[in-house]
Amino acid sequence: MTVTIKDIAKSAGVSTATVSNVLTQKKYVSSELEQRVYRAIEELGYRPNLYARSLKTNRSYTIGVHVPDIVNPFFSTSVKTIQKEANERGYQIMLYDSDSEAKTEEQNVNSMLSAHVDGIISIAPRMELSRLFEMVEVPLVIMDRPPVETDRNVAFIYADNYRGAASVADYLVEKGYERFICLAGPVGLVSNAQSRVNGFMDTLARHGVSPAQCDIRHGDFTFESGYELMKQVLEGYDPAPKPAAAFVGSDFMAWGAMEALKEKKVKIPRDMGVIGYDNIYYSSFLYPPLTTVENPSRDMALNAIRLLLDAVEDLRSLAGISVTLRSTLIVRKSC
Amino acid sequence: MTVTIKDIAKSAGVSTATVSNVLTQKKYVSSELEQRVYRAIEELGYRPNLYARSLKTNRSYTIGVHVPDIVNPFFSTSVKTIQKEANERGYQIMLYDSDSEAKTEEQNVNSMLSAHVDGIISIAPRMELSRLFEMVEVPLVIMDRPPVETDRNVAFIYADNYRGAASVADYLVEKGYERFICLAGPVGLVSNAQSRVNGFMDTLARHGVSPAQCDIRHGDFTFESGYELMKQVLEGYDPAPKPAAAFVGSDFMAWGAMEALKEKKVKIPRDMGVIGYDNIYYSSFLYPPLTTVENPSRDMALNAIRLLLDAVEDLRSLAGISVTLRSTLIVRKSC
DNA sequence: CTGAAAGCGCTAACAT
DNA sequence: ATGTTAGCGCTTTCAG
Repeated sequence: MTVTIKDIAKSAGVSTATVSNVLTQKKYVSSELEQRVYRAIEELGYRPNLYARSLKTNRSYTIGVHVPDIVNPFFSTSVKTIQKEANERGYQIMLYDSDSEAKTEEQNVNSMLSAHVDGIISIAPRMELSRLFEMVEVPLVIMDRPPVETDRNVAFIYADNYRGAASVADYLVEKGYERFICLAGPVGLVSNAQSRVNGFMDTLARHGVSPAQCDIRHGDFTFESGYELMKQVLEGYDPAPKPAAAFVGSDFMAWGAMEALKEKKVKIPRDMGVIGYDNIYYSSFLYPPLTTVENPSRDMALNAIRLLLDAVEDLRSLAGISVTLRSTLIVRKSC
Repeated sequence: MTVTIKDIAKSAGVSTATVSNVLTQKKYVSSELEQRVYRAIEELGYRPNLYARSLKTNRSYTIGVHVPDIVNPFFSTSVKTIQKEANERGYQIMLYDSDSEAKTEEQNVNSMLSAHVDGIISIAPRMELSRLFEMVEVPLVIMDRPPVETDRNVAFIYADNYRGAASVADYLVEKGYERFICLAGPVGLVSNAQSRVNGFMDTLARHGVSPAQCDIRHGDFTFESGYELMKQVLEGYDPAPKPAAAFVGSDFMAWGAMEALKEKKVKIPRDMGVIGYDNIYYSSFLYPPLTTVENPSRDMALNAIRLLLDAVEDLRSLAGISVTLRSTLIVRKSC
């Protein structure tokens, strides 16, 4: 049947403690015995039972990762980064996809806790943070959501959406645009969407642009909503005398908006400029290649997992940590 | 500290066995005691320790899922489907991304085994199957790779790439095309790519098309390779007197090819028809919307996880099971 | 129907 | 430096 540490001990002619010691490398073992143990492990095809170890040490070497939607490249890229780094440091990841449902998210947190994960990374959580803090006692990193005050063992990794959007406004004004369209994301739910709108509008205002010069509409970050919103905008649109610039809440939405534009033969950027947000993998493939703002998923994810593992390994506390990364404009052809 | 079954027992005034019995629902317990146990659980905020349970029962209620690249929407869609169904049946998933490296894949399998997963789904494995079978003793489902003979507890879920590609050839001939281009995937590595080429070429031949009428080139399934290959093709291309049709190995490649076409002002489908393969989420958003072949990731994934969990729960053996799903043509605007 | 107790495989005092 | 052993939290015979 399954081969245990006892079998190894017997086969190598040592005690189980010695076997354990060579396995965990925490105590010195003579290389003589070490050799014998390794040979026995090899011969019998021994593989340590992580459950037994976890039961004893109260450490599982697995971390729970939550995403709203793994199909979204922003999230899958993050997960990939996390998974890779975790593996390198000897951890495994348990993946949970909430389908953007706060209720599912809460269930998932419960599952993670039952599984005794050593730590949790929650990406773009929808659920109430206070509730989340209440539930989770292990180290927790929240990614892609604005930091809030708390004395819990929680860190925030965030990209500065406000400034990212502000840089778009700066760029547009500098380029001489005088008419603006803002296709926003779901501002109630996801405050990133709100930050983007705010950064954009505030900065426009600072440049002396009146709110009347900006047509602002709300969608939900999807391709379809970008498409629909732009179709509405186009009903009364005339590129003369000067074209408008559209700042769109996400690259997916921008993509949809571009399709609506193409359908109506409105040339990009000649008749209307388009700028997205996120810089997902596909943005450079669009036609024309999309000018957008980088949402640094890889950087955020790397920060998140490193901080978390450091916390898990008691190298640091997460309390009060809040990393804000810059979100920078990437100029391509669409504006 | 952490609250255990003992605490519950004490608080409810019963034995630990009784608590366990109400938890596992395997033995009858009077509803009187049941109530008391549940109340105690509620009060003390008890959460069963899955490691202790696993150690005892040799069941972990987690399954390992391997993908070559979680960022690829074909794989992330599969993972999402698997995760959802698994959760509903009380299982969690451990995600492993090999970055398309056979070596990493093997390491991952080892990790899964150490973690004592109850079963494994390997999507599009690159590693040698015989080696994989040798390593894995738990139920195993291999998805998106052609079945091989084996008496192991292994099932295959596969989409009929050959017939999918054949239906493309049928469609093209029927539409009156007489010149063909085939931008293939990496045929050595991934035999799906080979099946697609074979299905296409064989069927063309059956329709009396000579190999000389088809310009066949090899890439690697990426956007970039589609772009490059099409650029090469275009060097000597003249749509007159009749346009050619390009069958491209994957939607990503087709996307790249379309960009090359647009750059050279070759109108799709007027000057050249384009057909992809996979029907990833984005294909309908391309311009023009891409005619392609559905690679049924959701169906495959659902089949995979259901079969696997049935096997894990000893409801069936996987040996000899091989499900082949149809891969059907989806006609949009590009051809 | 319920409780006592053994033991899953491992680690970490503690003893030698 | 190595061995002995208790016990992590749970399930599951086996008695009662």
